[in-house]
Amino acid sequence: MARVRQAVTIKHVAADAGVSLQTVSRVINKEPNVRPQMQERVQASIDKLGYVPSLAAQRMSGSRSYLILALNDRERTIADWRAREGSDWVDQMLLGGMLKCAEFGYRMMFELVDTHNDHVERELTAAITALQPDGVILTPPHSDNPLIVSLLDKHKIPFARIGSAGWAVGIPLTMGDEQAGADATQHLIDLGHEKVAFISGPDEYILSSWRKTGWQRAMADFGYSTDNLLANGDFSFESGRESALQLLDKAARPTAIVASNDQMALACLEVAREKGLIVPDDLSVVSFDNTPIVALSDPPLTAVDQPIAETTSQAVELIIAAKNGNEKPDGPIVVPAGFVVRSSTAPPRG
Amino acid sequence: MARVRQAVTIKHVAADAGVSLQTVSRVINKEPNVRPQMQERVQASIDKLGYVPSLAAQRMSGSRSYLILALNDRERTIADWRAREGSDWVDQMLLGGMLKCAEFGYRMMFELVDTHNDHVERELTAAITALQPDGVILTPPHSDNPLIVSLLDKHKIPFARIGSAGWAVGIPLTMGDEQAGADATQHLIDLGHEKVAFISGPDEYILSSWRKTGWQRAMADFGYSTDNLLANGDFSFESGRESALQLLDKAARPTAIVASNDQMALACLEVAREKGLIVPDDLSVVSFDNTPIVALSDPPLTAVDQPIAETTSQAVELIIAAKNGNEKPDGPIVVPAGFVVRSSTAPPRG
DNA sequence: GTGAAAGCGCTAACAA
DNA sequence: TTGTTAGCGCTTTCAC
Repeated sequence: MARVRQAVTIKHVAADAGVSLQTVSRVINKEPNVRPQMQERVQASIDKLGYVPSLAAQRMSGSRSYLILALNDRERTIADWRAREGSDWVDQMLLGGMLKCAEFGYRMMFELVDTHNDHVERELTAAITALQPDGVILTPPHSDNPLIVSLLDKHKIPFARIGSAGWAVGIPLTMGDEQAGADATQHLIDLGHEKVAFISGPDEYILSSWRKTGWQRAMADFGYSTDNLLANGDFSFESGRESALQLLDKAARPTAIVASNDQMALACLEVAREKGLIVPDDLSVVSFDNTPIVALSDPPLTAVDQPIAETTSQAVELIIAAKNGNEKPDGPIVVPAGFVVRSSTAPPRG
Repeated sequence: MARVRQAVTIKHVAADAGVSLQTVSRVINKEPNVRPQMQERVQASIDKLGYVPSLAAQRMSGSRSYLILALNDRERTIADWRAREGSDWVDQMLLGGMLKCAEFGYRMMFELVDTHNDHVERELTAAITALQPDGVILTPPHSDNPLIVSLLDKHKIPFARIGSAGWAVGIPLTMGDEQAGADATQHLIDLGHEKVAFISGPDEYILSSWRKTGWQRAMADFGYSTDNLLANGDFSFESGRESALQLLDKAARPTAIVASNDQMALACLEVAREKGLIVPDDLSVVSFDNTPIVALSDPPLTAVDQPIAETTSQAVELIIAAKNGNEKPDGPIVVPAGFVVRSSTAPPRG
């Protein structure tokens, strides 16, 4: 396969415009110290010849790569894709990330990295060395993985940490998980519920504890006890089932449940059905995430809506700003979650 | 932001192993004409130093970029992402494409390109010039866009055409749409249906006509007429509603409908409900696509399952083979669709 | 089978 | 403000 070398290079443009390579380079990179007249002449040649700089060459010569790397957990992401359970986390990241990247002439690359594996370091170093990205976006649970975080810091690559509040290095962004947990609980309390149970996510995700704290805070604000109202899940449907069974088998069962993600909320629905409990009359259920499927469950779930696209978009913007030498924000960026009321919540019966 | 130049380069490895750059390069690229003993020595140094070649440098020096570009329709993809209707087409492409790429040391980049716009050419050229991908994967409707196809051909970049049978240039792959259309129809006929209606997709997608042909063939095989049983949709929910209304308002209404995608099938369910028709007793519905949401509809939809991941995976493999100088296959590759029976199909009442 | 030299397309640093 | 020079890290010649 004969490699077709770049058709139009900076040389062609320089020749066409009758200037040096450097001047063309300056125009491409919108550098100052170019007379408007020159800049116009060069731009005209660029347009005429349809010149586009080669990313590889730009990278090689020590400039930027115009690449931002989004890193997700390999195991969970592949499992989600295979299961086809309708999680659109990756899609929303791409939506927010790619569009924002495009605004700045950047591209977004998506990669999967193991969390648990002992060769995270090698794997990540390889990706960074091969790609030389200008920035990296970390998602949970990577965002708080000390190995990954310190590696990125060492490489001096600007990086965003979605779902983290770690302030020492990188740029943390959260979706206001604690407040969202409190809001969900408050919504149920407003409806008249006093026994609001909570199914947590795995400890590996820091946001699991934030969501739980939000629930506890809201309950405490109203003087309601949380005794026997907490079950520990791990985001899987099965753990949601177990948690629901555990909560609903009690003599004084809760009248409402907040589940830390969609699959566990759907599991609650299933268990309720098995037990002959009508949702929302006998049991209200609130879910975290608001992936597409929860609007189609029976009944459709009231849910906390995670602004993934918007958060990713801001992450890109902050990374590029950091790359341009701007200060990073004063504290963690919070992109507040939304709340969508559907039919799975109602006042408690009686 | 100080750029940290590559830590370990080919030079370091060469020095460490006491050989020339050339020999290291040969080892990296698994070229012949290296004594096993040399190769081992060099490999040891590579491992010791944790050397990873820079993609940019490899590309620069005329070798490959190890990048495969997957191109989707911008408008539709963004609309799907925004709508959050649970289509996981992109995810399945990434699943199949990224994993297969990784096997060969390649990476997959995902890009959006306008179909209708008159600057497709400029946009695509820019992407190709900037990225210099070793191959491109086209999806419908790009796969049959003459501008895109000829541009890629001109650039001598190996490219796969998913959902196309165009044999002149590129590597076409289909998911056996005609057969799938026939299978879906046959399933209904086997249940006892004679009046099986069909809602087509837009003409812009060639596979729309294939699916329709499959339906017509199956009906013809049994001597059933298709008169007044065809409605033209455009893959949107709204067009599905209109088509369903048109079909079900007839005096002698069909007892079953095959819809060319999920949204239109869901629309059929909604219209049936409005008309007081019980699915599947009064009306059977089969959907194309089998995205996650159709398992959660009421009732869950019987559906043709598109093997998107597998098709993308094969596309990657064929592109890399082509890049390596292998012949392309004798004819279009067919990755046959599956069929999932759920609760939306049953024998006709009475 | 191995090495030396040239150059890919671009930008940093310096000179004019 | 503009141009010149020297690489970036790698692979391609082409010698040896």
